[in-house]
Amino acid sequence: MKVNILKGFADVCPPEITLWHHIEETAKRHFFLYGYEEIRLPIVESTELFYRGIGEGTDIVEKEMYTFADKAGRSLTLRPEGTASAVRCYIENQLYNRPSPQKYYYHGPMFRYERPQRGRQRQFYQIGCEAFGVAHPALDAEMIAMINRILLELGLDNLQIEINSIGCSKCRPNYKSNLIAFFGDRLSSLCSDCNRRYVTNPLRIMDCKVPKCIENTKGAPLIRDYLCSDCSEHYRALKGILEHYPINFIENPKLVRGLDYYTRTIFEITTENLGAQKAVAAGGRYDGLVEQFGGPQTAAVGFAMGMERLVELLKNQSNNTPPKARIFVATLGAEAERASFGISEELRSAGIQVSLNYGHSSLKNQLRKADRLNATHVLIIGEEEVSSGMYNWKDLSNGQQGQSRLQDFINLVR
RNA sequence: GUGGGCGUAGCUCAAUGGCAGAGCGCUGGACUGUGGCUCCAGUUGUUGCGGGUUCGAGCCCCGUCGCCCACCCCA
Repeated sequence: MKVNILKGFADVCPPEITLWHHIEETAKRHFFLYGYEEIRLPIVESTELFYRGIGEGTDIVEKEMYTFADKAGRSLTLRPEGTASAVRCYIENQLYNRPSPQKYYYHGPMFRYERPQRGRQRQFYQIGCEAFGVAHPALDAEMIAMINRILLELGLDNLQIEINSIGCSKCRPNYKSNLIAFFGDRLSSLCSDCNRRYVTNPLRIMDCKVPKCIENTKGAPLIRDYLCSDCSEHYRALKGILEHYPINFIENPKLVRGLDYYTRTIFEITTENLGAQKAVAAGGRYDGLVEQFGGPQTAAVGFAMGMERLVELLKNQSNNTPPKARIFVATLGAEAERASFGISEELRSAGIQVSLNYGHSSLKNQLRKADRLNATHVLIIGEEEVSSGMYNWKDLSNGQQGQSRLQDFINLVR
Protein backbone atom coordinates (compact mmCIF):
# COMPACT_ATOMS: atom_id res chain seq x y z
CA MET A 1 0.00 0.00 0.00
CA LYS A 2 1.17 3.46 -0.88
CA VAL A 3 1.76 5.82 2.04
CA ASN A 4 1.65 9.53 1.36
CA ILE A 5 3.13 12.55 3.07
CA LEU A 6 0.93 14.30 5.59
CA LYS A 7 -1.19 17.32 4.73
CA GLY A 8 0.78 20.50 5.23
CA PHE A 9 4.14 18.70 5.19
CA ALA A 10 6.53 18.85 2.26
CA ASP A 11 9.66 17.14 0.97
CA VAL A 12 12.37 19.39 -0.37
CA CYS A 13 14.27 17.85 -3.28
CA PRO A 14 16.74 19.00 -5.93
CA PRO A 15 16.85 21.35 -7.68
CA GLU A 16 14.89 23.46 -5.19
CA ILE A 17 17.16 22.47 -2.32
CA THR A 18 19.96 24.60 -3.77
CA LEU A 19 17.81 27.68 -3.14
CA TRP A 20 17.49 26.65 0.50
CA HIS A 21 21.25 26.30 0.77
CA HIS A 22 21.72 29.68 -0.83
CA ILE A 23 19.36 31.41 1.58
CA GLU A 24 20.82 29.68 4.62
CA GLU A 25 24.38 30.44 3.56
CA THR A 26 23.60 34.10 2.85
CA ALA A 27 21.81 34.55 6.17
CA LYS A 28 24.55 32.87 8.19
CA ARG A 29 27.25 34.95 6.53
CA HIS A 30 25.43 38.12 7.58
CA PHE A 31 24.73 36.81 11.07
CA PHE A 32 28.48 36.40 11.43
CA LEU A 33 29.09 39.98 10.26
CA TYR A 34 26.70 41.29 12.88
CA GLY A 35 28.03 39.07 15.67
CA TYR A 36 25.25 36.52 15.96
CA GLU A 37 26.18 33.00 17.07
CA GLU A 38 24.20 29.85 16.53
CA ILE A 39 22.14 28.09 19.16
CA ARG A 40 20.55 24.72 18.46
CA LEU A 41 17.23 24.33 20.18
CA PRO A 42 15.03 21.27 20.66
CA ILE A 43 12.00 20.85 18.45
CA VAL A 44 9.86 19.57 21.32
CA GLU A 45 9.30 21.60 24.46
CA SER A 46 7.05 21.50 27.47
CA THR A 47 3.63 22.80 26.44
CA GLU A 48 3.71 25.28 29.29
CA LEU A 49 6.60 27.16 27.68
CA PHE A 50 4.45 28.30 24.77
CA TYR A 51 1.37 28.69 26.91
CA ARG A 52 3.14 31.25 29.05
CA GLY A 53 5.40 32.73 26.40
CA ILE A 54 3.16 33.24 23.38
CA GLY A 55 0.02 33.91 25.41
CA GLU A 56 -3.03 31.85 26.30
CA GLY A 57 -5.47 33.89 24.27
CA THR A 58 -3.50 33.78 21.02
CA ASP A 59 -4.62 31.71 18.03
CA ILE A 60 -1.33 29.83 17.98
CA VAL A 61 -1.79 28.51 21.50
CA GLU A 62 -5.54 28.17 21.35
CA LYS A 63 -5.95 26.12 18.21
CA GLU A 64 -2.73 25.65 16.24
CA MET A 65 -0.31 23.71 18.42
CA TYR A 66 0.77 20.11 17.91
CA THR A 67 0.35 19.04 21.52
CA PHE A 68 0.50 15.45 22.78
CA ALA A 69 1.33 13.46 25.90
CA ASP A 70 4.54 11.46 26.24
CA LYS A 71 4.69 8.06 27.91
CA ALA A 72 4.98 9.59 31.34
CA GLY A 73 1.92 11.74 30.76
CA ARG A 74 3.78 15.04 30.35
CA SER A 75 2.19 17.50 27.92
CA LEU A 76 4.65 18.21 25.10
CA THR A 77 4.37 20.51 22.09
CA LEU A 78 6.16 20.72 18.75
CA ARG A 79 7.49 24.27 18.74
CA PRO A 80 5.27 26.72 16.83
CA GLU A 81 7.96 29.44 16.88
CA GLY A 82 11.50 29.97 18.11
CA THR A 83 11.56 32.88 20.53
CA ALA A 84 10.10 31.09 23.55
CA SER A 85 12.69 28.33 23.28
CA ALA A 86 15.49 30.84 22.77
CA VAL A 87 14.48 32.70 25.93
CA ARG A 88 14.26 29.47 27.90
CA CYS A 89 17.72 28.52 26.62
CA TYR A 90 19.06 31.97 27.49
CA ILE A 91 17.91 31.68 31.08
CA GLU A 92 18.65 28.00 31.58
CA ASN A 93 22.25 28.36 30.37
CA GLN A 94 22.70 31.70 32.12
CA LEU A 95 23.79 33.28 28.88
CA TYR A 96 23.15 36.67 30.48
CA ASN A 97 26.53 36.26 32.17
CA ARG A 98 28.23 36.64 28.82
CA PRO A 99 29.04 40.16 27.64
CA SER A 100 26.01 42.03 26.41
CA PRO A 101 24.45 42.18 23.94
CA GLN A 102 24.11 38.45 23.61
CA LYS A 103 23.25 37.72 19.99
CA TYR A 104 22.02 34.33 18.81
CA TYR A 105 20.48 32.82 15.75
CA TYR A 106 18.65 29.56 15.17
CA HIS A 107 17.03 27.80 12.24
CA GLY A 108 14.84 24.80 11.78
CA PRO A 109 11.30 23.51 11.46
CA MET A 110 8.29 24.99 13.27
CA PHE A 111 4.84 23.42 13.49
CA ARG A 112 1.38 24.94 13.44
CA TYR A 113 -1.82 23.04 12.77
CA GLU A 114 -3.35 25.39 10.21
CA ARG A 115 -5.12 24.93 6.92
CA PRO A 116 -2.34 24.91 4.31
CA GLN A 117 -2.31 27.49 1.55
CA ARG A 118 0.23 29.34 -0.56
CA GLY A 119 3.20 30.26 1.64
CA ARG A 120 1.84 28.34 4.61
CA GLN A 121 2.65 24.80 5.66
CA ARG A 122 2.03 22.92 8.88
CA GLN A 123 5.73 22.22 9.15
CA PHE A 124 7.56 25.31 8.01
CA TYR A 125 11.12 26.54 8.39
CA GLN A 126 12.31 29.71 10.02
CA ILE A 127 15.67 31.36 10.42
CA GLY A 128 15.60 33.82 13.29
CA CYS A 129 17.74 35.97 15.53
CA GLU A 130 17.41 37.06 19.13
CA ALA A 131 19.52 39.80 20.71
CA PHE A 132 19.48 40.24 24.49
CA GLY A 133 20.65 42.85 26.90
CA VAL A 134 20.39 46.17 25.07
CA ALA A 135 17.35 48.43 25.32
CA HIS A 136 18.69 51.12 23.01
CA PRO A 137 16.88 51.48 19.66
CA ALA A 138 20.21 51.26 17.82
CA LEU A 139 19.92 47.50 18.27
CA ASP A 140 16.42 47.47 16.73
CA ALA A 141 17.73 49.53 13.84
CA GLU A 142 20.76 47.29 13.35
CA MET A 143 18.54 44.23 13.15
CA ILE A 144 16.29 45.83 10.55
CA ALA A 145 19.35 46.90 8.58
CA MET A 146 20.73 43.37 8.70
CA ILE A 147 17.48 41.83 7.44
CA ASN A 148 17.38 44.43 4.71
CA ARG A 149 20.90 43.53 3.60
CA ILE A 150 20.19 39.81 3.57
CA LEU A 151 17.08 40.26 1.46
CA LEU A 152 18.80 42.66 -0.91
CA GLU A 153 21.74 40.33 -1.36
CA LEU A 154 19.30 37.55 -2.17
CA GLY A 155 18.18 39.77 -5.00
CA LEU A 156 14.72 40.48 -3.64
CA ASP A 157 13.11 43.79 -4.39
CA ASN A 158 9.60 45.16 -4.13
CA LEU A 159 9.96 44.77 -0.41
CA GLN A 160 8.32 47.02 2.13
CA ILE A 161 9.59 47.53 5.64
CA GLU A 162 6.76 48.49 7.96
CA ILE A 163 7.37 49.56 11.52
CA ASN A 164 5.28 50.56 14.49
CA SER A 165 5.51 50.81 18.25
CA ILE A 166 2.95 49.06 20.39
CA GLY A 167 4.12 50.52 23.68
CA CYS A 168 4.83 48.71 26.90
CA SER A 169 2.97 47.35 29.91
CA LYS A 170 2.69 50.90 31.23
CA CYS A 171 1.05 52.61 28.28
CA ARG A 172 -0.62 49.87 26.21
CA PRO A 173 -3.41 49.06 28.73
CA ASN A 174 -4.52 52.68 28.61
CA TYR A 175 -4.61 52.62 24.82
CA LYS A 176 -6.46 49.33 24.83
CA SER A 177 -9.24 50.63 27.05
CA ASN A 178 -9.62 53.71 24.85
CA LEU A 179 -9.85 51.47 21.81
CA ILE A 180 -12.49 49.31 23.49
CA ALA A 181 -14.45 52.41 24.37
CA PHE A 182 -14.22 53.66 20.78
CA PHE A 183 -15.44 50.46 19.14
CA GLY A 184 -17.94 49.69 21.89
CA ASP A 185 -20.83 51.55 20.24
CA ARG A 186 -19.73 50.61 16.69
CA LEU A 187 -19.85 46.82 17.04
CA SER A 188 -22.91 46.43 14.84
CA SER A 189 -21.07 47.99 11.89
CA LEU A 190 -17.98 45.76 12.25
CA CYS A 191 -17.57 42.35 10.61
CA SER A 192 -18.17 39.17 12.59
CA ASP A 193 -14.43 38.51 12.91
CA CYS A 194 -13.92 41.97 14.40
CA ASN A 195 -16.70 41.37 16.88
CA ARG A 196 -14.74 38.34 18.01
CA ARG A 197 -11.51 40.32 18.01
CA TYR A 198 -13.18 42.94 20.16
CA VAL A 199 -13.14 40.39 22.94
CA THR A 200 -9.93 38.46 22.19
CA ASN A 201 -7.54 41.11 20.80
CA PRO A 202 -9.07 44.54 20.09
CA LEU A 203 -5.80 45.82 18.58
CA ARG A 204 -6.38 43.45 15.67
CA ILE A 205 -9.50 45.35 14.58
CA MET A 206 -7.15 48.04 13.31
CA ASP A 207 -5.58 45.44 11.00
CA CYS A 208 -8.83 44.17 9.43
CA LYS A 209 -9.12 44.24 5.63
CA VAL A 210 -12.93 44.30 5.39
CA PRO A 211 -13.89 47.65 3.82
CA LYS A 212 -16.54 48.56 6.38
CA CYS A 213 -14.08 47.86 9.19
CA ILE A 214 -11.39 49.97 7.54
CA GLU A 215 -14.00 52.70 7.30
CA ASN A 216 -14.74 52.35 11.00
CA THR A 217 -11.11 52.57 12.05
CA LYS A 218 -11.00 56.12 10.72
CA GLY A 219 -10.94 58.36 13.72
CA ALA A 220 -10.07 55.47 16.02
CA PRO A 221 -7.37 56.19 18.57
CA LEU A 222 -3.85 55.30 17.38
CA ILE A 223 -1.27 53.72 19.67
CA ARG A 224 1.34 56.35 18.84
CA ASP A 225 -0.80 58.99 20.56
CA TYR A 226 -0.88 56.95 23.75
CA LEU A 227 2.78 55.95 24.09
CA CYS A 228 4.40 56.84 27.39
CA SER A 229 7.35 59.23 27.21
CA ASP A 230 9.95 56.42 27.29
CA CYS A 231 8.26 54.44 24.53
CA SER A 232 7.67 57.55 22.51
CA GLU A 233 11.32 58.56 22.77
CA HIS A 234 12.45 55.02 21.87
CA TYR A 235 10.28 55.02 18.76
CA ARG A 236 11.39 58.51 17.74
CA ALA A 237 15.05 57.56 18.12
CA LEU A 238 14.60 54.38 16.07
CA LYS A 239 13.06 56.30 13.20
CA GLY A 240 15.88 58.82 13.44
CA ILE A 241 18.57 56.16 13.04
CA LEU A 242 16.79 54.48 10.14
CA GLU A 243 16.26 57.76 8.34
CA HIS A 244 19.85 58.85 8.83
CA TYR A 245 21.46 55.58 7.66
CA PRO A 246 19.19 55.55 5.49
CA ILE A 247 16.75 52.67 5.31
CA ASN A 248 13.45 53.14 3.55
CA PHE A 249 10.60 52.21 5.81
CA ILE A 250 6.93 52.88 6.15
CA GLU A 251 5.31 53.83 9.39
CA ASN A 252 2.17 51.77 9.82
CA PRO A 253 0.36 52.94 12.94
CA LYS A 254 -2.09 50.04 12.58
CA LEU A 255 0.52 47.26 12.46
CA VAL A 256 0.03 44.71 15.25
CA ARG A 257 1.40 41.28 16.19
CA GLY A 258 -0.33 38.06 17.05
CA LEU A 259 1.92 37.13 19.92
CA ASP A 260 1.52 38.60 23.37
CA TYR A 261 5.16 39.16 24.26
CA TYR A 262 5.96 42.10 21.98
CA THR A 263 6.69 45.56 23.36
CA ARG A 264 7.64 48.82 21.68
CA THR A 265 9.18 48.22 18.25
CA ILE A 266 7.48 45.81 15.88
CA PHE A 267 8.28 45.41 12.21
CA GLU A 268 7.27 43.39 9.20
CA ILE A 269 8.89 42.99 5.80
CA THR A 270 6.31 42.24 3.13
CA THR A 271 6.25 41.66 -0.61
CA GLU A 272 3.61 42.01 -3.30
CA ASN A 273 5.05 39.02 -5.13
CA LEU A 274 3.48 36.36 -2.93
CA GLY A 275 -0.15 35.46 -2.34
CA ALA A 276 -2.04 36.41 0.76
CA GLN A 277 0.78 35.28 3.04
CA LYS A 278 3.04 38.13 2.13
CA ALA A 279 5.20 38.65 5.22
CA VAL A 280 8.68 37.25 4.56
CA ALA A 281 10.21 38.39 7.84
CA ALA A 282 8.83 39.93 10.98
CA GLY A 283 9.77 40.59 14.56
CA GLY A 284 10.04 43.10 17.30
CA ARG A 285 11.13 43.92 20.80
CA TYR A 286 10.10 41.88 23.82
CA ASP A 287 11.58 43.59 26.84
CA GLY A 288 9.49 41.73 29.42
CA LEU A 289 9.73 38.12 28.35
CA VAL A 290 13.00 37.06 29.98
CA GLU A 291 11.87 38.37 33.32
CA GLN A 292 8.48 36.77 32.89
CA PHE A 293 10.22 33.40 32.60
CA GLY A 294 12.17 33.96 35.78
CA GLY A 295 15.34 35.45 34.35
CA PRO A 296 16.83 38.85 35.10
CA GLN A 297 15.09 41.92 33.71
CA THR A 298 16.46 41.88 30.17
CA ALA A 299 15.62 43.92 27.11
CA ALA A 300 15.49 41.89 23.91
CA VAL A 301 14.64 42.09 20.25
CA GLY A 302 14.23 39.37 17.66
CA PHE A 303 12.87 38.39 14.27
CA ALA A 304 12.29 35.39 12.04
CA MET A 305 12.27 34.84 8.29
CA GLY A 306 9.99 32.32 6.60
CA MET A 307 12.08 29.99 4.46
CA GLU A 308 9.29 28.70 2.24
CA ARG A 309 8.26 32.21 1.32
CA LEU A 310 11.81 33.27 0.50
CA VAL A 311 12.29 30.15 -1.61
CA GLU A 312 9.07 30.93 -3.46
CA LEU A 313 10.33 34.44 -4.23
CA LEU A 314 13.73 33.19 -5.37
CA LYS A 315 12.11 30.62 -7.64
CA ASN A 316 10.47 33.40 -9.59
CA GLN A 317 13.68 35.22 -10.35
CA SER A 318 16.29 34.20 -12.88
CA ASN A 319 19.08 32.06 -11.53
CA ASN A 320 22.42 33.70 -12.24
CA THR A 321 24.73 31.66 -10.05
CA PRO A 322 28.09 31.20 -11.81
CA PRO A 323 28.52 27.65 -13.07
CA LYS A 324 31.04 25.51 -11.25
CA ALA A 325 33.03 22.94 -13.16
CA ARG A 326 31.23 19.65 -13.50
CA ILE A 327 33.18 17.11 -15.48
CA PHE A 328 31.83 14.10 -17.25
CA VAL A 329 34.41 11.43 -18.02
CA ALA A 330 33.59 9.57 -21.23
CA THR A 331 35.38 6.37 -22.05
CA LEU A 332 35.93 4.21 -25.12
CA GLY A 333 37.16 0.70 -24.59
CA ALA A 334 37.91 -1.49 -21.61
CA GLU A 335 41.34 -0.04 -20.94
CA ALA A 336 39.97 3.51 -20.85
CA GLU A 337 37.15 2.42 -18.54
CA ARG A 338 39.67 1.07 -16.04
CA ALA A 339 41.78 4.22 -16.28
CA SER A 340 38.78 6.54 -15.91
CA PHE A 341 38.21 5.50 -12.33
CA GLY A 342 41.59 6.74 -11.11
CA ILE A 343 41.42 9.86 -13.27
CA SER A 344 38.02 10.73 -11.77
CA GLU A 345 39.45 10.33 -8.28
CA GLU A 346 42.29 12.65 -9.18
CA LEU A 347 39.86 15.31 -10.41
CA ARG A 348 37.86 15.02 -7.19
CA SER A 349 41.02 15.43 -5.17
CA ALA A 350 41.40 18.75 -6.98
CA GLY A 351 37.93 19.76 -5.78
CA ILE A 352 36.10 19.22 -9.05
CA GLN A 353 32.74 17.48 -9.32
CA VAL A 354 32.94 14.42 -11.51
CA SER A 355 30.43 12.07 -13.08
CA LEU A 356 31.49 9.14 -15.18
CA ASN A 357 29.96 6.66 -17.49
CA TYR A 358 29.28 3.51 -15.56
CA GLY A 359 29.74 0.71 -18.05
CA HIS A 360 30.13 1.29 -21.76
CA SER A 361 28.09 2.99 -24.45
CA SER A 362 28.69 4.96 -27.61
CA LEU A 363 30.45 8.30 -27.36
CA LYS A 364 27.37 9.99 -28.71
CA ASN A 365 25.29 8.63 -25.88
CA GLN A 366 27.88 9.61 -23.36
CA LEU A 367 27.95 13.18 -24.64
CA ARG A 368 24.20 13.33 -24.57
CA LYS A 369 24.22 12.05 -21.03
CA ALA A 370 26.84 14.65 -20.09
CA ASP A 371 24.63 17.33 -21.55
CA ARG A 372 21.63 16.16 -19.56
CA LEU A 373 23.67 16.06 -16.38
CA ASN A 374 24.50 19.70 -17.03
CA ALA A 375 28.23 19.00 -17.20
CA THR A 376 30.48 21.89 -18.18
CA HIS A 377 33.21 19.76 -19.74
CA VAL A 378 33.65 16.24 -21.01
CA LEU A 379 36.96 14.46 -20.70
CA ILE A 380 37.24 11.87 -23.45
CA ILE A 381 39.45 8.88 -22.78
CA GLY A 382 40.30 6.23 -25.37
CA GLU A 383 43.25 3.92 -25.82
CA GLU A 384 45.45 6.64 -27.32
CA GLU A 385 44.83 8.97 -24.43
CA VAL A 386 45.64 6.31 -21.87
CA SER A 387 48.96 5.53 -23.47
CA SER A 388 49.96 9.12 -24.26
CA GLY A 389 48.62 10.83 -21.13
CA MET A 390 47.20 13.57 -23.35
CA TYR A 391 43.46 13.78 -22.83
CA ASN A 392 40.82 15.04 -25.19
CA TRP A 393 38.40 17.46 -23.61
CA LYS A 394 35.38 19.36 -24.79
CA ASP A 395 33.77 22.48 -23.36
CA LEU A 396 30.05 21.84 -23.62
CA SER A 397 29.06 25.47 -23.36
CA ASN A 398 30.77 26.46 -26.63
CA GLY A 399 31.86 23.23 -28.25
CA GLN A 400 35.53 24.11 -28.00
CA GLN A 401 37.91 21.15 -27.85
CA GLY A 402 41.52 20.55 -26.98
CA GLN A 403 44.13 18.11 -25.75
CA SER A 404 45.87 18.50 -22.41
CA ARG A 405 47.70 16.66 -19.72
CA LEU A 406 45.43 16.04 -16.75
CA GLN A 407 47.02 18.73 -14.58
CA ASP A 408 46.63 21.33 -17.34
CA PHE A 409 43.01 20.34 -17.75
CA ILE A 410 42.45 20.77 -14.00
CA ASN A 411 43.96 24.26 -14.15
CA LEU A 412 41.82 25.06 -17.16
CA VAL A 413 38.48 24.24 -15.58
CA ARG A 414 39.13 25.24 -12.00
C1' G B 1 -12.95 25.93 11.75
C1' U B 2 -15.50 28.45 6.99
C1' G B 3 -15.91 29.27 1.62
C1' G B 4 -14.49 28.49 -3.62
C1' G B 5 -11.78 25.71 -7.48
C1' C B 6 -9.58 21.19 -9.27
C1' G B 7 -8.41 15.60 -9.56
C1' U B 8 -7.13 12.04 -17.03
C1' A B 9 0.37 9.17 -18.92
C1' G B 10 6.42 10.95 -15.06
C1' C B 11 4.93 16.65 -16.07
C1' U B 12 1.39 20.41 -18.50
C1' C B 13 -3.25 19.65 -20.28
C1' A B 14 -7.21 17.97 -24.41
C1' A B 15 -11.38 14.70 -25.31
C1' U B 16 -21.02 16.82 -27.74
C1' G B 17 -22.79 10.83 -22.82
C1' G B 18 -20.13 6.96 -28.08
C1' C B 19 -12.44 3.82 -30.18
C1' A B 20 -8.56 7.82 -23.85
C1' G B 21 -5.36 11.73 -26.95
C1' A B 22 -1.53 15.80 -27.72
C1' G B 23 2.81 18.48 -26.27
C1' C B 24 6.92 17.99 -23.05
C1' G B 25 9.93 14.24 -20.84
C1' C B 26 12.22 9.43 -21.07
C1' U B 27 14.70 5.25 -24.29
C1' G B 28 16.77 4.24 -28.94
C1' G B 29 18.00 5.35 -34.12
C1' A B 30 19.48 8.75 -38.27
C1' C B 31 25.26 9.87 -36.57
C1' U B 32 29.60 2.75 -33.73
C1' G B 33 35.40 8.94 -31.49
C1' U B 34 31.54 14.20 -30.61
C1' G B 35 26.11 16.64 -27.04
C1' G B 36 22.40 20.67 -27.62
C1' C B 37 18.91 21.82 -32.99
C1' U B 38 16.22 18.71 -36.50
C1' C B 39 13.82 14.18 -38.24
C1' C B 40 12.09 9.06 -37.22
C1' A B 41 10.57 5.12 -33.98
C1' G B 42 9.35 3.38 -29.21
C1' U B 43 7.46 4.30 -24.12
C1' U B 44 3.91 5.08 -20.07
C1' G B 45 -3.29 4.90 -17.89
C1' U B 46 -7.53 0.92 -12.27
C1' U B 47 -9.46 8.81 -16.00
C1' G B 48 -8.16 9.71 -7.26
C1' C B 49 -11.57 5.97 -4.80
C1' G B 50 -16.69 3.80 -4.01
C1' G B 51 -21.57 3.60 -5.51
C1' G B 52 -25.81 5.25 -8.79
C1' U B 53 -28.36 6.72 -13.63
C1' U B 54 -27.72 4.84 -18.80
C1' C B 55 -27.66 0.34 -24.30
C1' G B 56 -23.12 3.06 -23.17
C1' A B 57 -19.88 7.41 -18.01
C1' G B 58 -13.40 10.63 -18.02
C1' C B 59 -18.01 13.62 -18.78
C1' C B 60 -24.37 13.34 -15.35
C1' C B 61 -25.90 12.26 -9.83
C1' C B 62 -24.53 10.84 -4.61
C1' G B 63 -20.69 9.83 -1.27
C1' U B 64 -15.59 9.79 0.00
C1' C B 65 -10.35 10.93 -0.18
C1' G B 66 -6.63 14.22 -1.87
C1' C B 67 -4.57 18.79 -3.73
C1' C B 68 -4.85 24.10 -4.63
C1' C B 69 -6.60 29.07 -3.48
C1' A B 70 -8.89 32.39 -0.16
C1' C B 71 -10.95 33.69 4.80
C1' C B 72 -8.96 33.27 9.62
C1' C B 73 -4.08 33.53 11.48
C1' C B 74 0.91 34.24 10.63
C1' A B 75 7.08 33.86 9.04
